[in-house]
Amino acid sequence: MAKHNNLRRSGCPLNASVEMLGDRWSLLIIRDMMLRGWNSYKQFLECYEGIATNILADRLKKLVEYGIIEAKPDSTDGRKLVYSLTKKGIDLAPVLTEMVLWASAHEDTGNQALVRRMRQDKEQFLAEVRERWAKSASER
Amino acid sequence: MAKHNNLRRSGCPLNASVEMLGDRWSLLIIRDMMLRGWNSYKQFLECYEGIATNILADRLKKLVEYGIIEAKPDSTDGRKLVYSLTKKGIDLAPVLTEMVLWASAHEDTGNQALVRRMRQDKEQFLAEVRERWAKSASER
DNA sequence: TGAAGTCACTTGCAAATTGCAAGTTAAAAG
DNA sequence: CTTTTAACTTGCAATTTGCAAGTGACTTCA
Repeated sequence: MAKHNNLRRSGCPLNASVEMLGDRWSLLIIRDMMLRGWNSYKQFLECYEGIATNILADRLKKLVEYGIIEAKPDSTDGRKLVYSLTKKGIDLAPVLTEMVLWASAHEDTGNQALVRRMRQDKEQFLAEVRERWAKSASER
Repeated sequence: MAKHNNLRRSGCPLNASVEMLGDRWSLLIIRDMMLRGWNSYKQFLECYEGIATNILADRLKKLVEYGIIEAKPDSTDGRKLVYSLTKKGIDLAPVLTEMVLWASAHEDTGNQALVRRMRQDKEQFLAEVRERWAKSASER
């Protein structure tokens, strides 16, 4: 249980989420880790929306501070850092899922294959995401 | 189905959500409407987190543009505007719920009464929110 | 082994956004 | 009428963002 409460605008849990995730990039980084399996700075820089390198560095730092992701040096390449979602990070799967379902229901968006899977069986989809994460976590 | 696609960074539905809601205030305004039944500029200004008046005006304008809320003149007081959630707006209930549950599971937050209700029976909670909205919509 | 990448960042700076305080305008209340 | 109130708008300083151009510690390849 992180206690950044003293710095927070209020104790409301929604406000806590908004203060950690309420910007234009954090959730997209988490998406790329959760759904595409990306795990390096270089990969994140290639995200379709085009994040700037200084913003990426800042968001990664903050996500680590919040305990949502963690960074470990690559065992075979000394230059590389391998980023991964923590339990707290993978627990964002339902949030991302609801955001995707909401937007796809009300806006004209792409990636209908993903949306169809989520809509058809939300719990099944979440189980798969968690399973994949547990598997990759055991490899670390 | 709104089509702001031409202006969007990508067609990803998560990105669409982030572009509409990814800031430090929009979801808090929606929370105050959805859970506290607030509906006027003056009430929103009183939100515990302390939104600035110009930011509030800007966010309300954008939320109207996105079709998430709408504004109607008050029938008995010509100064007043009554804001309300549209269908698209009330459909954010699952998103807010998951964000509240995530933060309360991983951070030290308040409003445990709300959290307990959400945790105990999520679908029941959502049904109540929708019911209340449908009722207030029929009064308009 | 030494030159040429690569990876994960920093730095500098202009532009946009935010936050605070102080108006403004139209309508309602006293 | 005069004063309040509701919903904004304006001005301005401070913070944040976005782009371009480094930097320094590895790794790769001739």
